[in-house]
Amino acid sequence: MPRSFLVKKLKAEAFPAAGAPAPPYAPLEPPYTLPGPAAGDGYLQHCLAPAGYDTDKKQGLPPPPPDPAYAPGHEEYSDPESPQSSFSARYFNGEAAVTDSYSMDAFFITDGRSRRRSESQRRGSHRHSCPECGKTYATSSNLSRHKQTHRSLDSKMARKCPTCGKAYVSMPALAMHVLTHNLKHKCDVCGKAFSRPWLLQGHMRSHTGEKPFGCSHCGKAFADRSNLRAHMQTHSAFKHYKCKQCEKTFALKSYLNKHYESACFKGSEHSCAIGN
DNA sequence: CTGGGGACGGGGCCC
DNA sequence: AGGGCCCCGTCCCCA
Repeated sequence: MPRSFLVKKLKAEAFPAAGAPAPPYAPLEPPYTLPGPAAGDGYLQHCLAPAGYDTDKKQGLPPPPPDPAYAPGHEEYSDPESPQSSFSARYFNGEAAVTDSYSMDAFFITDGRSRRRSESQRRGSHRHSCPECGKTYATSSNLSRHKQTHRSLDSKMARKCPTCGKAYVSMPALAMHVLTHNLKHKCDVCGKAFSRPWLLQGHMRSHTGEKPFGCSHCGKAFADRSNLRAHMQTHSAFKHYKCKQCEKTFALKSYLNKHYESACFKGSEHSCAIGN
C-alpha cells in the first residue's frame, strides 16, 4: 500500500470531519496552565508576565472577548478570559532581523484576526448572522457570500475549476482556487513561483534569513508564524493529543499522526492500530 | 520512534 | 470583486 494512501487513510480515520463522532485523541488538561510550581521550569510565568500590548503598531487594543466562531481553536491553548493574558513585544537583535516576540498565551488569543473581529464587533452594533450555522458577519454582503458555502455540491450553482475540474459551490472559494493555478509571483532568487504574494513573501525569508516571529520564552525566531505556533507547543508541559489505543500522549497533533503512521499502526495484536 | 523545525498550500474572513 | 492577512494543516527532513 502506498505510503501516501496509508497516511491519508489513517488521517481520515483519526481526524474525521467536524460533527463526526469522538476523535481518537482526547484533549487533556487545560493547556498552558501550570498545575503548580513543581510542574515544568516555570517558564510560563515568565511568558505570561504582563507586558505591553503594542505589537499592533496602529492600535493598542485589549485582548478580544471569547468568540464562538474561533473558540475551538483558541480555547485549546488558553483561557481567553485568563487574567494572565498578555502580549510581549520585545525585540531581539541577534543574527536574525528585528523580531517581535510573542508570549504563548497572547500568541494564541490575540492574533490579528481576533483583534480585527473584536474591533468590528465593537464598532458594529448589529451583526448579520447565518441561519444555518450562526456565524455572524459585519455586512449582509459578507453573510450572503458565506451562505454560498452551505450549498450542496449537487446544487445548480456549483461550478468547476476550468483547470482541474474541482467543483465548488462557493464562488469566492472557486475564485481563490483558480488563483492557485496561476503562479504569477516569482522569486527573483531561485525562480520558484507562487500563487499569492504573501506566499512569495514567506519564501523570500528563506533567502534573506529574516525571522519576524520570535518566542518570548527561548528567544528562538521563526520566519513563519505557523512554525512559531508549533514551537510554542513544544514549551508546553502538557501533551494535548492522546492515542486512543495506547494512550500515549503528544504535544502536537502532527506527532500523534506520525505515531499512528508508525508504531501504533504497524499491525499486531500488541499494537494499537486504529480502526478497531 | 519521537521531537523539532522549515517550507508551503488551501481556504476563510475582512476591508 | 479583489487584495491582504491569517489560521490550519501537511509534507519533508533531520537529530
